[in-house]
Amino acid sequence: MRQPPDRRQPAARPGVDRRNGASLAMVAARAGVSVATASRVINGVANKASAETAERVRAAVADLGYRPGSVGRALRRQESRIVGVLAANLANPSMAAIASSIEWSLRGEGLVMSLCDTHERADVQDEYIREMRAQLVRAMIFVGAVDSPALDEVRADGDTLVFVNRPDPGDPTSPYVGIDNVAAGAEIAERILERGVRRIGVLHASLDRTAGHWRLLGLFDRLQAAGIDTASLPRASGPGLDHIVIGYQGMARLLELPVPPRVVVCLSDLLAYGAYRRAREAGLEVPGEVAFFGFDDNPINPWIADWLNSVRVPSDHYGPAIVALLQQLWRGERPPPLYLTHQLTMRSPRLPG
Amino acid sequence: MRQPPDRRQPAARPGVDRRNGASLAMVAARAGVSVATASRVINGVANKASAETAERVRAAVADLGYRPGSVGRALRRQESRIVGVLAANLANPSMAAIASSIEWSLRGEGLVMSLCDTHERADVQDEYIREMRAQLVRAMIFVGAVDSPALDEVRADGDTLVFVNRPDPGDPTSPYVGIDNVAAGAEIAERILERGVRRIGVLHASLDRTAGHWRLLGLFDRLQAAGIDTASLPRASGPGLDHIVIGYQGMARLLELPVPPRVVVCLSDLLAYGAYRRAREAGLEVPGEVAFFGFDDNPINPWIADWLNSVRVPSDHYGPAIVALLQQLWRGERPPPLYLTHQLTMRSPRLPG
DNA sequence: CTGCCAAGGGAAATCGATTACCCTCTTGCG
DNA sequence: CGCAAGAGGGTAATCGATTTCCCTTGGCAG
Repeated sequence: MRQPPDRRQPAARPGVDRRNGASLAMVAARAGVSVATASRVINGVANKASAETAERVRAAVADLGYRPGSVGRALRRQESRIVGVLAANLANPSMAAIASSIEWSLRGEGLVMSLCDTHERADVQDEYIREMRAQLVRAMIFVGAVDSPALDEVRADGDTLVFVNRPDPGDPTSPYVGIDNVAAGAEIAERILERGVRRIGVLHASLDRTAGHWRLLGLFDRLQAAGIDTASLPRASGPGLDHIVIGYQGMARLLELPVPPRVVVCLSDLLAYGAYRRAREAGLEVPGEVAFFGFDDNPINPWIADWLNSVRVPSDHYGPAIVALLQQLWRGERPPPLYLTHQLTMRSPRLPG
Repeated sequence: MRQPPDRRQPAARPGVDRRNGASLAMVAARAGVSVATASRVINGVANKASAETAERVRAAVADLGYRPGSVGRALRRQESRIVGVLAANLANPSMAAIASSIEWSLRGEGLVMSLCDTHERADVQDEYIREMRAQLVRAMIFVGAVDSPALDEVRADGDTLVFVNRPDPGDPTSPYVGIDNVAAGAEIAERILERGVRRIGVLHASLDRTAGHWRLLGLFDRLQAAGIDTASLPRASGPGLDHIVIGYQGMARLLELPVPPRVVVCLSDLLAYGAYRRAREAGLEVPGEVAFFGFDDNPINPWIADWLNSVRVPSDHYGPAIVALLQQLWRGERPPPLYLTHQLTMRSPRLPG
């Protein structure tokens, strides 16, 4: 970590001249005990040191400002204190917020987060999975996983995996934390139906195994139950990861229809932002002439996007929920999917149409 | 990493029964060479293996799907492939975007990001600094550092440190990457002055050694040069980290003044969002009756906040710039501050007042 | 023919912490 | 009194990869 790497001259005596603070050997030497005893005191192994010895070791630790090196420990235990978090798209503020929540909760457990952005690409995800494995991570958390060979490997090997917001594409029974996307979609349908609106449109990005897929399922199921032919509802989408642009372009297509929708359900807030812009450019009043529904409920919505009805994803609850799930997994349990409570905030309760 | 930790029964033969894929010993055995030779082939040490031997080793690597374990390597080299990124506040989308850019660039170098959120707290930052050190990180990148004892230690020890967007609070000559906040502040002043506006207000969060401090400096310097008494300009601030709320409350106070400002300079976009909301609640037209300036230029601004003039911080350029700086530092150079180009986007060119 | 150097490659030390195994005392109990 | 159990603590193996010494062989110049 220092600038002149200079590894030519290893330290003669144990730990002396170490760059990285004190080593266990130094602590042991200072306390006049063996490294074994020092290690046991530090790790609180009972019946292995007299009160007086333990005190000497603790004093040495304090004097030297010793902190156990994570690397040596990880090598011996074949397990580090790192938890890998693989997010599909950090540019999405919703995923960033979840990552932040995870980080904070892991810290409370003495764990460290290593954060990766897979950009929704299987090859990148695989590269990261292998690297996390090489780091002997204690668990891997996928905030939006994609199907990939290495994912199959680690699943088969019994590694501790948690899938957030998007179920394991390869095994629906894998541990899951997130909102109930199907129920949330149905809830939007409910709000629309009870207001009698029928000119409904949908905007989405890729639906391939994403949360959007389930959101749409819930929405359509409920609409269909009310006698609406969902197959004929106008929909628009687009390629890429930039939801805002997809929303803008998709809305443009919806507006070209002979009978444009009056209520547009966007499967993410970002899509709604882009769509909003397009609607305004078309001279439409929002939410007077066209209203929007979104998902995630970005915290800025109440401040500068009060036209957007959105399903609040409780980012802050993800970290604690995931940590709780991890602990169950480490105890050997096989916990059921953990659904966090979402809430649909109606900022424009009166819908046009 | 697996569920039954079960370390009681160590593998009898080297690497057999390993949970984590192949080890170097297995590769060496399969290729019929020593681990030393295998290691040298894998690391491309010249003149240490015949072409034929090298080929056998590479074949064994491919057969076994071997990947070097990062932990063993880190222990031996006293340096891991991890780079610690300590961000002051991940809830700020601007910092999250920078972290994302850093992550992507580090990946290009075969490095891994470990991301921490210090919440602007010295004690949390210290805890993370020590943990990163225990991980033998190759460098630490501070996206908004606060003054703290452990920071002084690592600086004194010559660890590789990079300060992003906020200079090292303890040593202004430490490596820096970010926009020129002073110049950006001055640029806003320039735009305001050339339109003849004099009823100027300022909203900011804590200024203590933050980027805001320098932004304000540049703004005031330029205003003062134009004969404006900056000391008497209305300003508002508030405690905490939630810039939106601070902006909302601060704007409330500005609007209570006998002569409320017509142009409000917010030292971050989030402050402007909160202030916008308050202005609208007061029945003011934005930007007709009161206009706003912000910093960071959140990517959503052009879509749903077209009333906001903002200084674009080129998040995407941070990663490459930081990696370039790191490489200079690792070569032993002492690079000067690296200023990224910012750009003030005027979305409401006509200012009220 | 001798000495030297380079190429090729192996044995073993090393990084730091954990832990199995062993040894030595006490102490308590039959 | 004898002996088992447990407290207290040291020695050394171990995790996986890197790297320092070595050793051997050939080739080539002197």
